[in-house]
Amino acid sequence: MYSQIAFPPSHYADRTARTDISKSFPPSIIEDTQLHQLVVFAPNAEIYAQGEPTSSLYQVEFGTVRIYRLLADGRRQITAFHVAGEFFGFEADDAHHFFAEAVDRCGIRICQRPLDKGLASELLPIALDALVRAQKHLLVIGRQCAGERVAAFLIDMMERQGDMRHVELAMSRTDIADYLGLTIETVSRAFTKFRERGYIRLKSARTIDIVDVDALRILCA
Amino acid sequence: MYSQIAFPPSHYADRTARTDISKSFPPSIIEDTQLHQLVVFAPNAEIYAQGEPTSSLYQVEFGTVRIYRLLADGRRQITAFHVAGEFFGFEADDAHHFFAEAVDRCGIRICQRPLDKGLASELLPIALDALVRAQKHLLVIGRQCAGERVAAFLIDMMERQGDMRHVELAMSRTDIADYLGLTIETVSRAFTKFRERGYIRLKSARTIDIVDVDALRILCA
DNA sequence: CGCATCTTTGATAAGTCTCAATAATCGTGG
DNA sequence: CCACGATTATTGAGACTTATCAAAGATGCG
Repeated sequence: MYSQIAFPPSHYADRTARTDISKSFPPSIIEDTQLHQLVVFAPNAEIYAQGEPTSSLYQVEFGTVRIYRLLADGRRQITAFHVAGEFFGFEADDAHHFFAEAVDRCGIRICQRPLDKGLASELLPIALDALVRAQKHLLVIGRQCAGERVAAFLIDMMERQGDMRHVELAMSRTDIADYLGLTIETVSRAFTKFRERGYIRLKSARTIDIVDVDALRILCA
Repeated sequence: MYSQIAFPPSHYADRTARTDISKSFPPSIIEDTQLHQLVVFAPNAEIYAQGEPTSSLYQVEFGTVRIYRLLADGRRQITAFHVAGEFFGFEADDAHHFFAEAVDRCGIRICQRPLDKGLASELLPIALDALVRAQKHLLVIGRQCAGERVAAFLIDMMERQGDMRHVELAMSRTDIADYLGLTIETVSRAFTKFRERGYIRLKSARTIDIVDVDALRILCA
């Protein structure tokens, strides 16, 4: 009798292992005052690791950051990408619950302000916004099929870049797959399908012209 | 040529439609002061709807609450369950982004405190905790298979009920499925598998004895 | 006790993953 | 500037997991 219920796959480590940062340069500190540092990270450099003590609030100056968690066997879920202007890295207790890495070369403002009531009231709307984003992403991952997920991702990136006719993706197909709970092959096939249907044009794998925004919007409901 | 990429299914409305609350009783107000109301909701009663103006902070006194979002075709994703003591319903802007419903009969303390700096510093850790929970759930839904998801759900419910040998589930298989991004059939088969393997005993569909916690823990990594 | 609802089980279909190979791109050094 | 190797992306075929459809069984409420 075949029960139809699968149990954990043997391993995934080859496909979604944590980025090897051995080749990346150490971050360089550009500015340094009592409360602020502007630090530049090379592509794939680690900003902080899960379990590290929380010390700071981070703000993206330029570039893109990925926040993720891992399973013991190497399966990875990227929970968020952050772009210029956005905050991340604040936690309720004294240890980071996630990893943060630079996707491309990026500048991060690291802020050491003590968590007083003033900061709390500034942080609360940011935290609530992050919560809404995460919960909306749960709907995408939990209830939408591959094509819908990729469409939702493209729409989101377009809106964050403020241009509904063109998108520049900082991240690889692997990052997109780990953000959407898919494999790189499935993500790639969705892009191909969009191209075949005339929704997008791929100037290169990461440089995309949007031909039919409405089609993408309808797709992700 | 078959592209391997699926597009949205025709409809799901029959399976995961929003709960029909036409039969439920109006909520009854038990206590009422300037800042506090204790309101009792019947099973499946709506606490607030997506789009409604936010007015309050909610705390569960007893019972279980589900928070969810819908797609246009009725697909539903439950983003969180809340049990006694937990807060929910605070939002960054002036409209609710989600629906909240009573799973079983439950008492909700509705609080009208103005959002000042004092409240913000109380709320921030709660919001951050909710954010961490949502992001951890993203990993479960995005990267774990059916058996792992159900195991993770059981472990979570056990820990929240403070008893590692027994769980009482307030919610139906439909709710569990919509929380885990599965179908009720798949959830049911996972329970059956756990029973066959001797991990759990089902006294009824919602009354569960845990025989082998470690097996469940290992399963969800 | 009976009916509606919820849950389980089975058979089949559909969607995504896996494995494999090819193609394109990027960075580096000649 | 081109050649080369390494990385990244695309495409194809087949396997596997979960969804769908259908029906039977259990549970709970009036």
